[in-house]
Amino acid sequence: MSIQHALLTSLLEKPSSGYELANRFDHSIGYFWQATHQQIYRELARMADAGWLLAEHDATGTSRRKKTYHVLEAGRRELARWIAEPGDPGRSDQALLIKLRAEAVLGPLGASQELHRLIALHKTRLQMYRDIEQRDFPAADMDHAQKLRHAVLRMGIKTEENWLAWAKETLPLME
Amino acid sequence: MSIQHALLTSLLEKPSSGYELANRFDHSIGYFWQATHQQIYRELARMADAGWLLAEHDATGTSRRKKTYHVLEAGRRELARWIAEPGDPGRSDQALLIKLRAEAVLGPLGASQELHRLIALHKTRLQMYRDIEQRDFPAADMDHAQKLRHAVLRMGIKTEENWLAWAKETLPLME
DNA sequence: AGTGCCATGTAAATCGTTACATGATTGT
DNA sequence: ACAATCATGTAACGATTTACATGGCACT
Repeated sequence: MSIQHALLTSLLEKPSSGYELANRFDHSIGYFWQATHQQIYRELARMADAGWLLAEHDATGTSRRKKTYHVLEAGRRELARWIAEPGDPGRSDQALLIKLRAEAVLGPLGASQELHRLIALHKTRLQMYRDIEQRDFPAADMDHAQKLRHAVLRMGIKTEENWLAWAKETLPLME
Repeated sequence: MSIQHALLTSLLEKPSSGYELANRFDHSIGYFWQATHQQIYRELARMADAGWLLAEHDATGTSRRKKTYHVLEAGRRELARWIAEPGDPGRSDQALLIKLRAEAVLGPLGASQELHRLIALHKTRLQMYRDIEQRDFPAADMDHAQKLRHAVLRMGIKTEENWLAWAKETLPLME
């Protein structure tokens, strides 16, 4: 849904062609988001239609295949709007990472509120997992099957703890 | 792709209707996988067609709406086959969790190999992130924008470290 | 009689994946 | 001349999401 915003951020960092973005997505942002080149070309075309991007045709000699996309003011506004927007739970963790990168280029625009919101959400979820752990997984007397199910829950707990530890580290960076 | 195997596992734990599964997916497995009821109904119908499931029509009085699905031998075989299968990178972390739950019901069928494979994969990825950190993010002299980009990378690093810590905890459970 | 939850489904629109296709540029 | 890589796109298919639709059952 917000592959567009990831692309906008990437283009703000450096104006590029679709091909370059497809390769760039193997680095940095691409560690969290993967996108095929068709997805990228489609979204670039749409954003150009919407007036968020300008396609600069590199007319080198006879051919003018390569297009370098630049973010226009409307694109900047859209990205700024999105940063402040709550974002749906489930994908908002990944979205926050893009929001941080976007703020690195655009300056502070409300991502810290998103961070606070997500901290509350993850604290609630962690507490819920811990309650389940206490209820369903006594320290002793677990058979093998139960230990396996416990391991699955442990992953959930550790993931939440880890996320919160990262948030604590990251919070001071955002005013 | 393997919403089917998540459903098979859930149905082995307890034969259920589509509606019950849709709600159950808000608990346990549903902490990691979310699926809409249409997805669930579609896959249940397919798996029943394929002979993996039997739909028991609860004919209470005049109406026979509710169907309780039971896993058939072919379904058990398919799940066993899938547990041993490598699984595509990207979704294989989540898949492993389902494989653990599946083995809790079916007994050991090769998930430990998957765990070893993923440990190697995560170690490689962690090393790559750490290399990037050393190359691009010196301990001192970072401006605000760079600190934000560093925070994004830190999330990647911490996620890998956390995953590996979990794997170390979990390894002894699997022969 | 009405509200809310149980229970299943169809249909349309959008998104994502895979395959196919084309041609330019760069280096050997 | 040839291969590799740069660069963009169309088409088909399948999956997912969202909206719509239906009706039973339980409780008050």
